[in-house]
Amino acid sequence: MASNIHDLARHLNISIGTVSRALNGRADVKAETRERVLDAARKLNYSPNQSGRNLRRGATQSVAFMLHPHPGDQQYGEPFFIPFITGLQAKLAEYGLDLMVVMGAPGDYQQERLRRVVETRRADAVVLAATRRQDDRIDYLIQAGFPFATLGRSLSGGRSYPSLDLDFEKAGADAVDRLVSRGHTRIAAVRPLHNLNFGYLFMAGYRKALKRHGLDFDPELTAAGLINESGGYTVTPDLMRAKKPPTAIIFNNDAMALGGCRALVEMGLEPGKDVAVVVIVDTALCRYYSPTLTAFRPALEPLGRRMGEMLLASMPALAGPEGTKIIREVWPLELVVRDSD
Amino acid sequence: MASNIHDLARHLNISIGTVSRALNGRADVKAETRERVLDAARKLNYSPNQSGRNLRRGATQSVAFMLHPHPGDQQYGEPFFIPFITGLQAKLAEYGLDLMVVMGAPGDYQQERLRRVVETRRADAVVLAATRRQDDRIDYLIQAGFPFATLGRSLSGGRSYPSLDLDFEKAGADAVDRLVSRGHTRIAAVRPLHNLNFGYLFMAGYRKALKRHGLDFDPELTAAGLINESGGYTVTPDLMRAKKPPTAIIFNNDAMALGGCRALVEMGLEPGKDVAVVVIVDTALCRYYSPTLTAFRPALEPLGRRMGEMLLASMPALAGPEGTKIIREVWPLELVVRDSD
DNA sequence: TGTGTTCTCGTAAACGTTTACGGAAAAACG
DNA sequence: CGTTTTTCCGTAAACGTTTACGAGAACACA
Repeated sequence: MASNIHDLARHLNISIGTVSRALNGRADVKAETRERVLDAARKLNYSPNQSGRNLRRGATQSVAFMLHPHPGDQQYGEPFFIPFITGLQAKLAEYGLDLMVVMGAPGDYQQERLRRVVETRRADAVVLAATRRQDDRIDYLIQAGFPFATLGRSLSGGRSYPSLDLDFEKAGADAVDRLVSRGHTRIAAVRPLHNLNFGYLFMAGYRKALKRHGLDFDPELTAAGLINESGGYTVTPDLMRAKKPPTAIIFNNDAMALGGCRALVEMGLEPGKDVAVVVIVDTALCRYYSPTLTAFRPALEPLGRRMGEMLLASMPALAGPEGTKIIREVWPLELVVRDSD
Repeated sequence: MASNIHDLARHLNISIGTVSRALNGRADVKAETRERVLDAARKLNYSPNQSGRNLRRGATQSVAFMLHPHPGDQQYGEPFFIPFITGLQAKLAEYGLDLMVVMGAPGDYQQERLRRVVETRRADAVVLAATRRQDDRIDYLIQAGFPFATLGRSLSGGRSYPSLDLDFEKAGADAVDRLVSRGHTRIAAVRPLHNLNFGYLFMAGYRKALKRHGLDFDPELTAAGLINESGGYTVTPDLMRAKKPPTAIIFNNDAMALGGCRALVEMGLEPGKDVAVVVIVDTALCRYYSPTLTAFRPALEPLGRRMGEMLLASMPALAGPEGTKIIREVWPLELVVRDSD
C-alpha cells in the first residue's frame, strides 16, 4: 500500500539507488536487474511518491490551466474550453505531464489563484486563457520568470512569450463581407463585455471591413454583453431600438446568439428572415437552432494539442535548451454557411 | 524569488524551527517573534515550497475532481459541471484546500488517470461524477482505502461512502405526471447511453409514474443517445417513426432536447405544439429556445458547496475523527414550467 | 533561596526521492 | 598475466519542510 522505495530495495536485496535508477530508465543498470526491479514494483504495486519526487527534482511534472469566470458570468466559456483542454491534455500526456485545471473564484480574475500556483510551485508552467488587452497576469508571470503560454494575445508583455490565438480580426471582417454580399448595409456587432482581447480583434476586423465597403460605422449598432445567453438576450433589444435598426447582427459566440435570437422572437422578429445572424465562435449550438446559424468554427481540439507543443518547446527542462523558443501562431476560423443569413 | 525557510531564518537570526512554527500559527512562539517572521516573509515574499510541505506532511492539501468524457461524446457534461465545480472550489478554499480538475482521456473512463492520482498521492481525496450503475472506480477507491465522495449514486460499494445526488427518479415521475395532466398518454423518454446511474433512476421514475396512471410501457417510446445535441438529434426521428408515435417527449437534458427539437423541425413538426417537450436537467439553454422548454432545474452551485462540506466531514485529517461520518443526500430538482408542454 | 511551572526557542531527525561520486568486479586488450 | 577500460552498483548527500524532544530563561510561589 504505502510502500516506498526502501521497501522495494530491501525486498530485492539491493540499494535504493539502483532501484531508483532502474525505475527511471537510466543506462547504468544491468538489464537483468532492471527486470527484477520492474517486476517487484509491479508485484508490490509500488509507485513513486510524487511529493518526494517533486521535492528532489524541483519540478512537479504538471501544467496548470487557469479557467476562470468573468464577473457576473456564471457559465464561463466552458463549451469553448473543454475540447481545447482535451487536446492540450492529450499532448502533454505524451510527455508524461499532468494537466490540472485551476478554477478561479469569480471576481478576482484569478490573480490570487495564479499567485498561489506560482509561489507554491504547484505546476511547472501555466497556460492562460481569455487574455485581456492589458493583462496583469502576463506581467506578473514575466516578472516572476515563470514559464507560461497564452491562448489569445495581449498588449502586455510584447512578443516575449508563446501565444496561440484564433484570427478573430479576419473572422470579423469575413462576417461583414459575407453579409454585405447578401445585400446588408446596416450590420450590428455584439462583442463581449470585459476588455477581452478577442473582442477588440473582432471589432477591429468589423470596422475595417465596413470601411472597405464604404459603410459608415454607427455606434448605435454595437453593444457589449456577457458571453452567454443572457448577454445576448439583454443587449439585442437595444440594438433593434436604434434610430436605424440593423438588418443583420454579428454575435461574438453561439451562446450570445441564442439569447439574441430569443430576444428577437419576443419582439416578433424572425431570426434569419427579418434579421440575419452570423456567429463568430460556434462551439456546438449553431447547428441545432432553428434556423441553423451561419457561424465560424474553430478547431479547438487541435488548437489544444498545438498549445501543448508550444509549451513543451518553451520549457527548457523538457525540450532541452535548443528547444527553448517562443512560438506565436494565429489560427484561422472556418466559415460554415447555414440558414440564418 | 526561490527563497526558502533557511534564507528567512538566517535573515532573522533565528532557527528554521521557529520560523516554521510562526508561519503555521503554533502556540509556542512569542507574539513579537511571530510578527517579525510574518513581516520578513512578506518582505522577502517567501512562501513555503509545496513539495517540501507535502512530503513532510504526507498530504497535498488538495482535492481532485475527475471530469471525463463519455466515449464519443466530445462535449462532456461541462455546462452541468462547471457551476458545481465553482461551488465545490469555493467551499474547499474556505479550508485552505485546492481543487484540481483532472480530465481523463476519452475512452478509458478515467480508470488510468484515477489510479495515477491515487498512487502518486497527488490529492488527498477525489470526487467522482457521472457514476455508473456498477462503477469500477468506486470499487477501486474503496479497496485502496482512498478518501472520496461521489456526485451520483451507484450499486457499487453499497452505502459505505459519501454521496450526493439529484432526485432523478422523482423528476422522471413528475415529468410524466405533468404531461398526463396536460392530456398526454403516449409519452416518450430519451435517456443517456452508457449505463449511467441517473439514467436508470430517471427511467425508473418514468415507468413507475406510467404504471400509476394506468399507462402501458411501450419500448418503442424509449431511446438512448449521447448526452449532447447530436444524441437527441439522432434518436428523435426513430421515436417519431414508432407504430404509435408519442405526443410528448421527455429528454434527459437540455442539450439533447435541443438536438431533438431540431430533428422535429426537420420532420415538419413544431416542438411544443405537435409534440410536447419536457427536460429533466436544464443547465441554461431551456430559457432561450423557441418555444422555451419546460424543465427541471438543479441548484448546481449549492450542490457543489455541499459536496465540499461532505468531503471535509469525511476526511479525518481535517475534520477531526469526530467528524468522520458518511453523509448521503439526495436533492430535489425544481420544475420550471415554460411553453413547450 | 530553592523548587516547580510556564514560555520560548534551538536541534536534529524525519518524509521519499534522485544523483554525484567512487569503488569493485568484469571485460577488453596488449 | 598485467593494465586499462567498461559496467554495474552502493553510499550518502541533498531537496524544503514539520515536529518531537529537550534545554535555557523567566516567572511564580513558598
